Amino acid sequence: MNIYDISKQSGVSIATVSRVINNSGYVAEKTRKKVMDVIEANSYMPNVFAKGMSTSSMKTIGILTTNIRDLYQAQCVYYLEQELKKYGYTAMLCCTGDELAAKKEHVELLASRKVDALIFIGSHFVEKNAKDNAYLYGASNNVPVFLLNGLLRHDNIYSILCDDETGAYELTRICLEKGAKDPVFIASRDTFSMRRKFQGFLKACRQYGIEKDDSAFRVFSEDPESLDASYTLLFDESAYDALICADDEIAAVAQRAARNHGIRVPEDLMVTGYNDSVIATIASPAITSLDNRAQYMCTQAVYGLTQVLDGKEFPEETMYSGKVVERESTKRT
Amino acid sequence: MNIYDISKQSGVSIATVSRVINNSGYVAEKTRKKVMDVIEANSYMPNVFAKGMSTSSMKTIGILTTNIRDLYQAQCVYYLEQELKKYGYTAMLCCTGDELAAKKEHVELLASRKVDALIFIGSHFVEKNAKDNAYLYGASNNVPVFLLNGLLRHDNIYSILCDDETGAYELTRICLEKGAKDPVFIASRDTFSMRRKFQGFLKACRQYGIEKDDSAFRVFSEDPESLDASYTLLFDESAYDALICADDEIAAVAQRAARNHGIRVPEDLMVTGYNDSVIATIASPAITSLDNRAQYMCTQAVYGLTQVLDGKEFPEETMYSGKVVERESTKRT
DNA sequence: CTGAAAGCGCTTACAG
DNA sequence: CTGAAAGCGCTTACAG
Repeated sequence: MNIYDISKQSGVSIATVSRVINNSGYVAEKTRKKVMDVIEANSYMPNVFAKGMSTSSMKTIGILTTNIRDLYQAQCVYYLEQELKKYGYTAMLCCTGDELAAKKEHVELLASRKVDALIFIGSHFVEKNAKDNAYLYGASNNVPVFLLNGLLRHDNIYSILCDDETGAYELTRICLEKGAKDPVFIASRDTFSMRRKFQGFLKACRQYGIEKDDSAFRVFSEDPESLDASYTLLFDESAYDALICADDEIAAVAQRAARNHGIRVPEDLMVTGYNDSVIATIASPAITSLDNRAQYMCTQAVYGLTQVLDGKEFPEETMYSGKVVERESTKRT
Repeated sequence: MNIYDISKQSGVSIATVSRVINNSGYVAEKTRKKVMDVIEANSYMPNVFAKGMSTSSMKTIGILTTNIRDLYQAQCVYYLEQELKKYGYTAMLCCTGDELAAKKEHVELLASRKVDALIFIGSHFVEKNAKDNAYLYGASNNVPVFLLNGLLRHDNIYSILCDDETGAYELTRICLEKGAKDPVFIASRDTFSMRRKFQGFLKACRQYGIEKDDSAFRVFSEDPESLDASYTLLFDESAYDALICADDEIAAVAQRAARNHGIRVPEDLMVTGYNDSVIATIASPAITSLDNRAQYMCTQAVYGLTQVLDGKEFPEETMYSGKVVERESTKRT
């Protein structure tokens, strides 16, 4: 069943059938109804490939994530897909991992699939070495690029991100206000976004007259074996009384490591996470975290995308504030 | 840049260019090289739409998940995407939610996008009411359907699943062997797959001479507010000494509820999860769980899919065994 | 308001 | 081993 069949059965030309399908141009109400009836009777669906061939679009958006198993990234994919379908778009998903080469390959793959736009989830795509971001600029030459939780200034690249510096600042401030004197910052990777959080951490420390430098930025791998050793070293090194963690998972693991070392949370040690995921809720004690409003971010991205694809304006940069969610891990009375 | 440009620049017909691109038919080595050089010099990529139009395929697979935010489902998506790209396929992702109507819509959406096959993640797609599975049968008329953790007998539907009955049986047996006398089974939904786990639970109980009936099957909603009340009721009702939970998340929450009621895990109450996710590892005490080998399942599914799309044989049903991972939540000495 | 016709960029029998 | 040509199923100026 194709447009010719519909044309024959309804006694009009294929041009007219096309017009009623796409609601384009003028079609007499009578004609439209006649055609619609035939279409419905046959539950006809236009062939996407043919349509794509003439319009150069299949209404498909490429979503790139370094790791969909990460709760935060999965959440973003969820919200993005949710929004995209409202506008008739379909999501093509790529999990790239952290290797630059793989990221490039996936961008090319999606380009070859002729997606209408690209959405990158997470700061993991913005490389520390500025030159390594060329692949993003390259991508933006073909299609609009949306960067979630990342910031890059370039034509056709749109960045939408939570103000993580302020977020981390507030989490740190809460601990300091409750009496912590010696906080430390823990991340699993050294990225642009982590550095921004660390800036917030430093700012709060400065404000409370606590001297901290780059040595307070710790990168602990996610490998479970080396992790134990890392924490042993950390706790031996100094009696830290607050762990500002770059995400909830790190916080949960850190909290457990502390307990294994006989350190009580929050009595001896306060712990904060980031992203406000289920892990923060489920952990015990439940972990104070920062809700960075992933849903808002994703909704904005998809809205922006429809605007840009419509040839309308959209700000190149959107930064919005997150929200602290206090829980037991920082409750000290 | 299209196939005509390549044809002109290399001085051969478009038919020959097409043959070298697709490695089809006979092409003289000399000709092939000449054409390849031109293709690479221009970094030419065939237009997918045109290709799709003539071959009726874009090498795209539809993946359906009810909820990508669920750790287990996210994990499956990860492994599936990983495998699919090895074979040159791209993943189109749909998050359907639990409503039957939405599931149907998404199946149609993917059909309209002309995907080559459909992969359904999780038993959430196999409805309890047999009639409601018609949409799956319908889908299988157009493309091969792969059902992960679900079982449905129908032409062009391939089921791949872990033996959850035995899995739940073994988890229950561990608790009983360690002295539990009064276990109860907790799920968040009443699905086909949950029922299979429950059968395993009952089997273990019978074997240990413990009488249990349908009243031992509890469905607790995921809504945090009603949840607290549910657990209060549960713990008031009887001094259960083992909670066999249908997944790790439920187990983690149950464990916390127990602690809030002054019940110690594992001393007073043993707890088991399912899926062996990070949550089981991170929880404290760490939770005994069942590794249902999601990666194996996904690898099999993608392999099966390539076989079927190649016109080869693949078993309609594959059931494999899971693996118990014992942790602190059942450690009683 | 409607239709004839060109064009989108491939693949694939078929002929040679 | 290679090429001419039909065909895939749409959209969209253009003419009327």
